[in-house]
Formats: sequence, C-alpha cells, structure tokens
Amino acid sequence: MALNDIMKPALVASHFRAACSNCSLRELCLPIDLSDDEVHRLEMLSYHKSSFSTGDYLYRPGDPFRSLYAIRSGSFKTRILHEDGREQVTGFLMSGEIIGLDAISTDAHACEAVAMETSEVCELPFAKLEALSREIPSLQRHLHKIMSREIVRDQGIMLLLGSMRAEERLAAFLLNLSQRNASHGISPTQITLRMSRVEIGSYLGLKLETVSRAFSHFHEDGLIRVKARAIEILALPRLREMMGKS
Amino acid sequence: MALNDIMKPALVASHFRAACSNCSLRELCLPIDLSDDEVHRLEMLSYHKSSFSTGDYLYRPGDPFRSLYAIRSGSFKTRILHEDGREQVTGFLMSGEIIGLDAISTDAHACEAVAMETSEVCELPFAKLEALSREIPSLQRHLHKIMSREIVRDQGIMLLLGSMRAEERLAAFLLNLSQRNASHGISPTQITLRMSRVEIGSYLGLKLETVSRAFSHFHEDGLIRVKARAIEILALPRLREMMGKS
DNA sequence: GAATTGGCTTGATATATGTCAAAATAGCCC
DNA sequence: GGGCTATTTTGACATATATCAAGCCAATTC
Repeated sequence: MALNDIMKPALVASHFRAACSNCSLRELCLPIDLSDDEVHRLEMLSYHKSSFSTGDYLYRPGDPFRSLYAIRSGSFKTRILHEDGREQVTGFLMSGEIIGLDAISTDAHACEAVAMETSEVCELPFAKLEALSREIPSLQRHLHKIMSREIVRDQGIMLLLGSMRAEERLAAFLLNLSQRNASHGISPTQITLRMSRVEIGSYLGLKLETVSRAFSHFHEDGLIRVKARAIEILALPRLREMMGKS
Repeated sequence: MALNDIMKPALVASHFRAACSNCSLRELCLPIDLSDDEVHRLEMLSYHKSSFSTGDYLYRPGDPFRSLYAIRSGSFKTRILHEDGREQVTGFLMSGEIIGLDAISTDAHACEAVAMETSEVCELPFAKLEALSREIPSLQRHLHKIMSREIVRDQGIMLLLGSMRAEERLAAFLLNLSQRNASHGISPTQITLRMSRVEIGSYLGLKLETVSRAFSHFHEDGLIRVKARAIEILALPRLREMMGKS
C-alpha cells in the first residue's frame, strides 16, 4: 500500500481522477489510495446516476433503505418530521457529500431529502458498498470516517442550538457555508443561498423574522451585503469574532 | 445464517450469554447471530476492561483514538468544549451503549467522556474491530447500525433543541430515560438521575433554574414526584402528551 | 404593463427563558 | 449529630426571541 504510494503516485492520481470524473465520488474515493483493480470495482459500484429538480424528493421517511447517495452536483436539504407536526431541517448537503446515513440503523429512511436546485446523485447500493469495504480496508475505514464525521457535525449543531444566540448561530452558519465554498474552489465570500429564510430558521432553531433581522443587523454593521439570497461577506474575521462574544 | 437461526436457537442464545457475561458486549453482540468461532473471536477482542470513579475521564478532547468502549456498568456523560468557553453536554450514556464513535473521523477524540458514577467499560480496539468486521458481515452491518443509530439520535436532539419548549424538552428527556430504564429491565417510572440540574440544562439547552422550574411544574401537575435526583413518574401517558401540545 | 404571488423586511408587542439573588434542602465530613 | 458545602428551589426582574401585522420587493403570469 505504502509502496504503491511511493512507486506510482502519478498513476494512482490519474486513477483517482478517472474514477472521480466518472462516478463523481470525490467524497468517497479521493482521499484513499487504491489499486487499479480496486478503483475499477468502485467505479462499477456506482454507475447508476439520477437527476432531480428543485423540490424533488431523493427519499422520504419510511422509504426502504438500499443505498447511500453521493451528491454529484446541486444540493439537498434533509428534514425530520415529528408526529405532532413539528419539523426540523437537519442539514444542507452539497456536491461531494454523502446522504442517507441515518437510514442504515433501521433499514428505512428516518428523514426526507429534498433537492434545493437541479441536482444529480450517484447511487451507492449499500450492500455492495459493504461487500467492497470488506475487501478494501482503506475503503472500510473511509466509510467509517464519513459516518463519524456526520456524528461530529451533528454534535456541533447541538452546541449551536443549545448554547448560541441567534446572531451567533447565523454567523456560524454563514462561516460554514463560506468554508464549504472554499473547499470546492468557490469564492468563500460570495455565497448564494439555495434555501429560504424559513429553512435557515428551521435549521438554526429560529423563526424567519429573527433570521431576517440578524441578516439586517450584520448588514448594518458592515459585515455582509445582502441582496435577497446573494450574500457577500465583507469582513470574514469580524464575522468569526461574532461567534465568540456578541 | 437463517438456518443457523432456526436449527439451534438455544445453542446460539447460550453463546450470546457466554460472550455477553464475559465481555459485556450486550450492545455489540446480542442481536447478531454468530458461529461458535466468531463468538470466540469477539470475546478475544475485548478482554481489556477498566473501572472509573465519579468524575474520572474516559477520554478527553484531543486524545488519540484507538478504541471504542462498551459501557459495562455505570454511566458517562459526553461533552464538547468550544474555544470560547461554551460547552454542551451531548449525551448521557449508560450500560450497554457504545461510546467514542465521534473520534473515528479524525483519529482523535472530539469530546470528553466523564464517569457519572462508578463505572466499568470494555475496551474495543478499533483496528481489530474493523478487521473482524471485514470477516464477519453481520458484525460489520451491526457496527454500521450502531453508528447510524447515533446519527439518528443526534438528529432527534437537534429537533428537540430547535423546536421544543422547555417543558417539552424535559418531558422528552424523562421519557427517554424511562424507556432506557425499561429496556434494561429497570422500572420505567422510578428514575434516579445521575446528573445535576446544570448538566440536564446543558444537554437540553436550558439554564438550571428553568430545568428546576419545569420539574416543579410537573410536580404541581401531578405528573411526577421529585425528591432531589429521585424522580417518580406518576402519569406516563400524560407526560407523553406534554410533548405534543403544552 | 398590470396584477398576482411568494418571500423578505420591518415595526409593535407578547412571552418564554435567562439573570440575579436569596432561601431551603440535601449530602458529606469530622 | 452538627456544621459545612454544594445543589436545588423559588422569587423578582431583564431580555432575547416569538408572534402578529403591515408593507415591500422581485419574479411570474396574463
């Protein structure tokens, strides 16, 4: 494995690219080093792709679980629905991220996933993914890391919801989008929101009016420019400070 | 596998018991059906046990990740600490539950785990657990379910923190403890809290005074009896209703 | 181009929860 | 058992966010 690393880095890299341009499994395959054969099998796994328009469901609560999905382009929101009508947006997922992990526990989807724009996903049949990860330890470890990362992410949101004030929450939210933009090679200061104020509010445990007022306040303070769903961050460092004190 | 199920249930059950009384991996091994050999290898995996007194750390943020832990007796709280001094209790874990999943993502613990009473854990070296789950598909699937269940649990808390009021949160909390008591064969109406009002507050995103007032209010309504940390649920069905409307 | 629609902003007010402070209670050590 | 400390309860008051209600803006339709 290490040998592979040293002896043919270019070749391995080119295989990553091949696999990733083909199946778009940036998230799944990029950080692992695989042999030619392994890359090929990973490609085979995920040849089924599908497209979604704004508002389309990727899955709904109760749908039987068969696959995870790697978002190839576009974005989705996930939302849980409680019997009493309460609901909570639990995540906004974008290109390169894996969606559907919650369903493994019960073999049925616990939440719903809705496309927020025209989007494409690669389907990853979970049984096959498990079978392959039994044979490729680095893939196995990677899958575990993806799941663990989701746990850490959720716990971060628990911290946000449990102990931050409205403006701190919104600052954290914007900074998170900024960072994810950056990791996609997109401008970290030009943010195009794909979701409404209501959805942001649901995610952050706030009402839409509070979200709107927080945006306005940031604007007054010269932290951001707001033009409907186009947000420009004018002072990233000061926005970071917002989270601490405010 | 199904054959195994049908033909020698008693035998299989006895192996569960053997493995579980020995390594206390109720959570890990109980629901899976394994061959004699597989049970034996699972036992071998987890022979290292350790004990903790109230306040002892199982791990701290930044500690290198090597193992998961199955709680054999007692209970722990997990807590994340933010740079700015903010902190959030992310879970109260009891006997039979697996702790440490957050650390897989970065190979270092993201949160801290503190014993809330005298407790014992089985250490599960993760590399070995992965190796074994490569060979035993039902163990692999089970490990994935445990991780997914943690994701679902965290998202439930996000719903609680994002959209429930103080008394609804506390009702949900008590009902959760009640249910976990029941699943351990303990009375679902006699609850002994192992944590302070401050810790409950941190977990539920409330201040201790609010938690205390909610307890008092439940008491006035005849829902519970409160004697410091001994809670008796007098009206489980009405407590369930509390969550919906209130 | 007018009209309709849905989303967003802003203001006035209500309310749930936080904050500060004191008293009561429980647990603990000598 | 008595005194000590930490925890919990309770009260009075402050405040952040929700709620209710208009008005505004941008996009879409006719």
